[in-house]
Amino acid sequence: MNDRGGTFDGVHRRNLSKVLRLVHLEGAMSRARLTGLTGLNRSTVATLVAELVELGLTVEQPPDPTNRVGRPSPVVAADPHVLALAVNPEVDAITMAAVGLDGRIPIRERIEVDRLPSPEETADLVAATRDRWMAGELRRARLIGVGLAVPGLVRASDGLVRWAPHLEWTDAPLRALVEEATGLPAAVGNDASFGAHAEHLFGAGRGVDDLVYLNGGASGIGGGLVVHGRLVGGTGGYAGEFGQNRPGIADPADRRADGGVLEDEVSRARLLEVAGLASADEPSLAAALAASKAPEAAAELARQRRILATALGNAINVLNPSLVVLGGFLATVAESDPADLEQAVGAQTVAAAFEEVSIRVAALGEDRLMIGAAEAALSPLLADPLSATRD
Amino acid sequence: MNDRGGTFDGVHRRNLSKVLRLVHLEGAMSRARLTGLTGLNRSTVATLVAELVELGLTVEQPPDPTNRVGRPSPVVAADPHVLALAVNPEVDAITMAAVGLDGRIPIRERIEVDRLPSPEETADLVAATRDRWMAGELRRARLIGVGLAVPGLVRASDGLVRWAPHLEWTDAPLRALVEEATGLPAAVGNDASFGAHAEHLFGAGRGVDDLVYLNGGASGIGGGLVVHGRLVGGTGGYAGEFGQNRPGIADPADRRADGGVLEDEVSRARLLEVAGLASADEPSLAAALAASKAPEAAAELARQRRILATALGNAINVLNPSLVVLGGFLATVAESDPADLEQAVGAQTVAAAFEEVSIRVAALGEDRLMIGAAEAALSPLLADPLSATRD
DNA sequence: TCCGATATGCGGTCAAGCGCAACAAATTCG
DNA sequence: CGAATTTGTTGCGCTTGACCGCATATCGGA
Repeated sequence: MNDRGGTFDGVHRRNLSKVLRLVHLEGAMSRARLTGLTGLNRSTVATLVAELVELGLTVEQPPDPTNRVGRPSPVVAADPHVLALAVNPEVDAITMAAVGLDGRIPIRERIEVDRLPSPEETADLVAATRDRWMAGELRRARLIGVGLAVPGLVRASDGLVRWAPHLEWTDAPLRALVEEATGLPAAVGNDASFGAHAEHLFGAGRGVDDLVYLNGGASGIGGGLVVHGRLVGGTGGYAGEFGQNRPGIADPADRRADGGVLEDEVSRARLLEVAGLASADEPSLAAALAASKAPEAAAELARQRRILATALGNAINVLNPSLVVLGGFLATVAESDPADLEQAVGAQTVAAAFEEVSIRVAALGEDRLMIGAAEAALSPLLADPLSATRD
Repeated sequence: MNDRGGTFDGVHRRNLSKVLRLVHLEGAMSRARLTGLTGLNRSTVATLVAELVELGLTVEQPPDPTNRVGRPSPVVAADPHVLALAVNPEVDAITMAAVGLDGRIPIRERIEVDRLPSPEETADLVAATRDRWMAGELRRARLIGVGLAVPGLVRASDGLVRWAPHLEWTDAPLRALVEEATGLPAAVGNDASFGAHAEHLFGAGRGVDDLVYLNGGASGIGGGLVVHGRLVGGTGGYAGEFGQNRPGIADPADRRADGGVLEDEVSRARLLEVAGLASADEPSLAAALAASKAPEAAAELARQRRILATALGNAINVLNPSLVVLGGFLATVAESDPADLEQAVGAQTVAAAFEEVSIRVAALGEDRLMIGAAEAALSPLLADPLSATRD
């Protein structure tokens, strides 16, 4: 209840946040447009923008030469020198990027590792890379924080990685380790949740307030939800574990794993197998499956579509989203026959809910996790720009 | 974006709302406690309370003789004369009640009908009952609106009942009909969603921000979700249709309906059958099942527990709630062996999510729907008390 | 029974934020 | 080149809540 929303100070902070969020999410825009979107007075917006410039969070640029009547309005943009680090530790490599408040990614690096990285090594690597970048490409940068997208269960309250099976981490205090090593505030979260957030803000789910996101990776199926325009964390932050669900399987012949969960039945490994590949990136797998003449390939895709349809149907009945976004190999499964998938989903959902939902493929590519992780790191700044008093 | 939160007027309105909501939800409390809970200044709270009294929404009472040091603080309470009508049309009867802003229910009536009521008849009956009550028991009352809990799919945007199978209503413009007949603003919603809201605000889910509610009725299973402390509606308002989900059924022998949905497998009718009853209210059914020596009764309960456990597991994995509330005959199923149900849920959920969830039985009785419907009718007033300018 | 401690209410003063209105500036159109 | 249009800028007034000092009410202990 103590959200300070009632105080005057609160009003000002909220308005600053509103303006900064707009230029962050919608990109550079004129001051006039800001007045329109915020509903605030021209003079108020002028004050707010001036304060944000003073804080070093936005920059004002000369007006765009739009051929319209009237005095041109200066363009307000997020300061590209304000950056967050994004990190995604995986089995074979640690991917890092710097993501600007303007949404651009000036630098990005995939650091291969020859054995599973430990949480401590990860933290040290982040710090080392930060130092290297700050001495070089990011000389003029101002780092706000670090966001880490981890393939596993992360406790939201303290950034403890409860369990990351593929990295073989258990109860790793990643947030504390990274904050210790870098001196920057860190945000740790589940990779799929961050992906969902990124798709919601910048991808296929832009402007959609209720969506379900499912991502198929090499190691399983993760996901995230957006309800009322907000990413759902749940009590602990573990929400979105669609892969561990048990959807109904109408035809017993479709079952592959006894008592198995969704990610045992709908799996990338099975697709690789019928495609006759040992490993492949997503486009090659999709191409191989499309080119395959073998009947097993089509049959396996159809089987996975059927089971996926039930899982999606369950989610749609309960959440009544306006959009379902599929990423990773689930996009491949969906695109193998979109009409069939849609028909199967429709047959298993309440008609009214099905009318309003559309199923789409994720729009952001590899950058999804980087953007989502950076967003988590930037979120305190966006919520309260005054917290970024410059030193 | 135009929530007027940035303006001063907005602050005042929000603060009024905050205070009114507190006395509505938490009951009467001292002005001193209000200052503490809102975080506002004493003088501010004094102004706000005075304004609410002026608006006729709250009353100030002499201080409670609490045996505490210091000057006693006047007690602020919701005005019991401010009321909302709650209506629940069902196959055999239409139940109506008047629910006060103070949470009390001064009057309640079950009006039996000998054939299915039409939407028009329902609206007329509401108007007639309102008139009768206003001439009698509710002479001094001030009615704010009508809330209707309908057993079916309701489009939130315009209160259109898309489909209420048991009432045999299709695309009934109930909100418009009731507003026309009564001249009062009406709120229409799904009965289970309203039940979920009521349990969240006043029942087993008090103070819990993330919960899942499932209710088992004679005609099926409905539910509702609360995420981030808010009832989830989804895009159209159809969220919560757990009964139409297809949970995995590990043992094919457990399946009763081919390609059936949850409410075909877990159903009150099957319980009545094994209990050897034609019809019964909930306590009698529970008693009959507990007393039954027949092995089929225990077996059927166990079977329904297994399937329910999978459905709950799916919801818990996805939403990571801190509480699952079971109502209606699902409470009977759960209480037939709580430990068994819990164990089965635990076996099908992500460990971290299971740690944080507890499964409880609904706390509110018959009043659940009335309270939930009234809450929906009162919600515009609670959100903006100034909208209730007295005439 | 009285007095100090504690807790709260009340009124006045002050600073801050925002809306408003008037004016100034920049651009397009005829 | 002037009218029309749109927007930035400036100063003013209103509203609001924080802060301060004082009054008031109750309790506990001397």
